[in-house]
Amino acid sequence: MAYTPAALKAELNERGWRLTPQREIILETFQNLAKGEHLSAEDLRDVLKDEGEQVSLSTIYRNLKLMARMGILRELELAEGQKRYEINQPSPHHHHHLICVRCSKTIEFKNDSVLKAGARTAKKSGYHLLDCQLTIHAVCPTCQRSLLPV
Amino acid sequence: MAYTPAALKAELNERGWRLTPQREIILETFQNLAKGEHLSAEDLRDVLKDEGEQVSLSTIYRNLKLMARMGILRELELAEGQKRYEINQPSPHHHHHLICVRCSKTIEFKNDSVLKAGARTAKKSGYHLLDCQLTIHAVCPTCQRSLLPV
DNA sequence: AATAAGTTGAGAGCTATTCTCAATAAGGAA
DNA sequence: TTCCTTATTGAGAATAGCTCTCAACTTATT
Repeated sequence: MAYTPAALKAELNERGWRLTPQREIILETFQNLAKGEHLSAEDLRDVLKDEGEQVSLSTIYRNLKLMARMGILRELELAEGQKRYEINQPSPHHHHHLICVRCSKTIEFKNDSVLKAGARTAKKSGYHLLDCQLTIHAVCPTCQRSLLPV
Repeated sequence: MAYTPAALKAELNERGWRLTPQREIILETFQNLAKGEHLSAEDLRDVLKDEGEQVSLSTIYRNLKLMARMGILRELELAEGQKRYEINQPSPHHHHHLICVRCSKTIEFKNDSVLKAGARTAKKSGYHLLDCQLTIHAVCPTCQRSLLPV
């Protein structure tokens, strides 16, 4: 089922890049994440530290970006101010996000026809698809009732 | 057709806020933007300066955020490192973005069924819809051919 | 016209992210 | 295996987009 370290190595080497312990650990960490969880760079650093794996923030930032550009991770902006990452999974697990712009409460939802429409659009323009994100910005029921401004 | 200054004033006052010349100018500027154009905070500052309207960056940042949260503007992340804004238009003009993660070349496309699916999803969860963005991250044909890494 | 409260501008401050570079290690070649 | 080239890492400095602070000013209301 899962994308293996060997597959990661093959894909890296194909482009002249290398498999390092750090990259392997990062991939594994995201694969073991509970459904619906996503990590910021600092989150990942802390998770790794808890597991006794020290990886520098520089390396984490570099590899999150790299793996997103390879299509292995998805780069999400669920709340203001920091990017979060999660494994980029194919169709039955692929999902989108509904986000409250005030409190950042996020709901995941699936919609295969949107994914298909995205893939079709990319193909039509000759683009190689990496990730397809339907992001809905809205105000959640609680914040609609709140008296706080904005 | 367009959202008028009076409508902006009404909507602001309703929430206890005020219509200022700066807010009116910002709205007008986005309404006069060519189709497919979007501005970063600094872009907007420069455009306004060229028109002889000096508005501080603080004010610009504040109002871009405010108007996005009101649903008047859409906040886009088309390239790394900075947010861009455009008018949030309804159905016949509403569109999505296909972005090359390497060179940031962006193609706009329309898909009403995606917009409808987004609206339906928000409603189902009781969220008040502000904006619905299908963002496709991909590699454009030119960058696929390029020998540059990543 | 007076008043209360929201807004602006200038610059300081913040912080997520990127950059720099010496030390290290991966992968291919011999 | 060993060597060699070159990608990668780690630590900290640097960058930059954005937010915060606060006095001065405006807006909307009475």
